[in-house]
Amino acid sequence: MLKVTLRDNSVREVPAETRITDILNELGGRLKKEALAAVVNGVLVDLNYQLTEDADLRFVTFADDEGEDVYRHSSSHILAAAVKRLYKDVKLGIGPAIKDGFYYDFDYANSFGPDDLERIEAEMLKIIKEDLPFERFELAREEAVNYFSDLGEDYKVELIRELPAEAVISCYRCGDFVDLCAGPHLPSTGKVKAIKLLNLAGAYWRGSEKNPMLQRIYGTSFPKKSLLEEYLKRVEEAKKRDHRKLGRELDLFSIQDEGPGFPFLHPNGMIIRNELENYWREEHQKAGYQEIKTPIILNRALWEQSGHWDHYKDNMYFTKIDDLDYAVKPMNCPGAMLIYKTKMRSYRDLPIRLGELGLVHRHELSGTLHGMMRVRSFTQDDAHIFMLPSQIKEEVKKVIALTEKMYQTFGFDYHLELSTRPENSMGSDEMWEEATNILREVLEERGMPYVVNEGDGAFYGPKIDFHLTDSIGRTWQCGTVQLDFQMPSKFGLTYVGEDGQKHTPSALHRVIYGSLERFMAVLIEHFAGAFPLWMAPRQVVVLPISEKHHAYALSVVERLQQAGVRVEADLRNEKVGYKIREAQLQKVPYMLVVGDKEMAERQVSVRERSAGDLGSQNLEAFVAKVQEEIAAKVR
RNA sequence: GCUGGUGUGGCGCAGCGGUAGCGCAAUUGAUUCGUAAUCAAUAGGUCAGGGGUUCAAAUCCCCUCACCAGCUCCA
Repeated sequence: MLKVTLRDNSVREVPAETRITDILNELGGRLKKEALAAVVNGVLVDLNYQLTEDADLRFVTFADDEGEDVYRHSSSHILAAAVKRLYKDVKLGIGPAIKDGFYYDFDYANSFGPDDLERIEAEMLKIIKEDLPFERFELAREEAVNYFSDLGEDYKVELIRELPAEAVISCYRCGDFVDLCAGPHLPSTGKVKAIKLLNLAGAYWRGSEKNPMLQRIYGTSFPKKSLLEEYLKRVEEAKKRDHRKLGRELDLFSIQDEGPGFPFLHPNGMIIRNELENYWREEHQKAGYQEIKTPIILNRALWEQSGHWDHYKDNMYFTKIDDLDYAVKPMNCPGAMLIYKTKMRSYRDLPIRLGELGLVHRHELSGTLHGMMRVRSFTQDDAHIFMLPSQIKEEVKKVIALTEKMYQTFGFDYHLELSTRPENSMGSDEMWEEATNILREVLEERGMPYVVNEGDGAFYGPKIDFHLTDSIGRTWQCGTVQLDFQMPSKFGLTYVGEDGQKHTPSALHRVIYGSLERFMAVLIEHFAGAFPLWMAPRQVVVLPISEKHHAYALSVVERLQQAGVRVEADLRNEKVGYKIREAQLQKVPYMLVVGDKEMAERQVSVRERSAGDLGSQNLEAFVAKVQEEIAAKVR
């Protein structure tokens, strides 16, 4: 007999080779209905799994991350089975569960269109109705290779060949469909209650553009129809926050055919941008930074010296001046290096923190452009910190602290990534190792969780990145701290040490917003266009009830303008309801309704965009309140 | 850059072989009104650009450009 310990610590005795489903049947209840898979001694397995030793047993439902994964993974097999039934000569790529759904990659000579998706979805519903069991079986390596080569599944064969020698090669059968798969899976296709194919896209085999492009079909599935509907609704809602849509509606910016990837900032957008810059200058001054500005175009020799010519050429724009080669800067670092070099520096001067709101241009591939999130010209809130090697750690910490402080002002959620040495990079392994270790130590000392992004560092050094999330959950790199042991020596930067000798300083490149354009985009989506008072393009709008209140309305505007508030009166010949609706759609934080009553007592009737009507108050009291809220940057 | 899709007045959409409509916005007039849309009239489009098929093209075909989703790449 085997001892099985359940989650509630109760222990059951069962004969060896008992299937988990049998235990589940005995337990009955809701769990019997909802269990999708199980965790046996820490390993995720099918419900069909047979116990061979004493076990800690935990059931997994859709509410668990593992359960959701199994559910979506099985859904992707249903997708592949349907495609195999409907189309001849399709080769299978991979089909994993992903956040909010699943996909499967196919190699097929003809291309799938939207009509195909409908056909495939219909076939999937059939397969679900057939309630086919998922059956696991294992093959020896050679058998597996033969099996899948006979089927013509070249990609699967490639995968099998690369599995480690000791790996168990498992397959799952679902009706006539067999797939190489580690599992586990749902007991049968009937468990899937709601499924929908979402879209179609190309994807390179194994993520490399050197490989053939497969056709990827995305979908999602849920154990209840209502959950699927909720999900689709959520996606719809999220689309309303899209910065490209809000950018147009709130008249913040535009991108036009005349300059793909080169955004135009409209007056409203410029207000937000300026507020961001003001706040940035304020904080950087407090943190001991000095501000510089370096040219946008610099000559070829400089870019050769910096290594950009060798390592970054494909992303750069070039021009000729008097027959000499020049490049438009893709980064601000060389400029900062040149300013450092303009005079002798003493160890007593270090650290020197040179900040620059620098406009850079990069030739990004056309397919990657995305509103203001991904553009070809953007302003980095850059800074280069030159310091003694002994100051590195402290400076990295300070940068991280400043980043966290500023992000907190906006209330962002973010995650951190540590990026290590890429291919095609400069410097020795020891240098990279040392630099990477310093960054890692800072993260660990601060107890900040992070993921390692292997091989994703800059060509001159490793980096810590701050990633922010957009309205539909995609993440975008914004802040970054990059350690650089290369540029200072390439540019011959020195400082005079205590010993009277020249030494090479260490350098840190860092941005906090990342790019003002991207940061603004994230900001728009984060607040769904309802910016905190301090950033709002129009902070207050005054709404007179009829023409006889216009003069008073204008006097209210004047008073607020004096107080430094961005305010306008809506004098159009419309009802208050109409003006309110308009101001509400424009997400103006405060609306002041003024009529006979307010005019008589120098009051304003305050309406806040989310709280609604707040009643009347003295104009002076309102002015004071608004000033306070702006100064405190209340979210 | 690659794969698939889309491109019709400022915005959101309909029309999908017989030469363009709707709603909102805009303009003008009337209305002078108390917390998310007052009524009426008017104006606005070489249907992304170029080429082709046809008696006839917004509609079918080809090329280019831009955008959207994803892949690759990045702040």
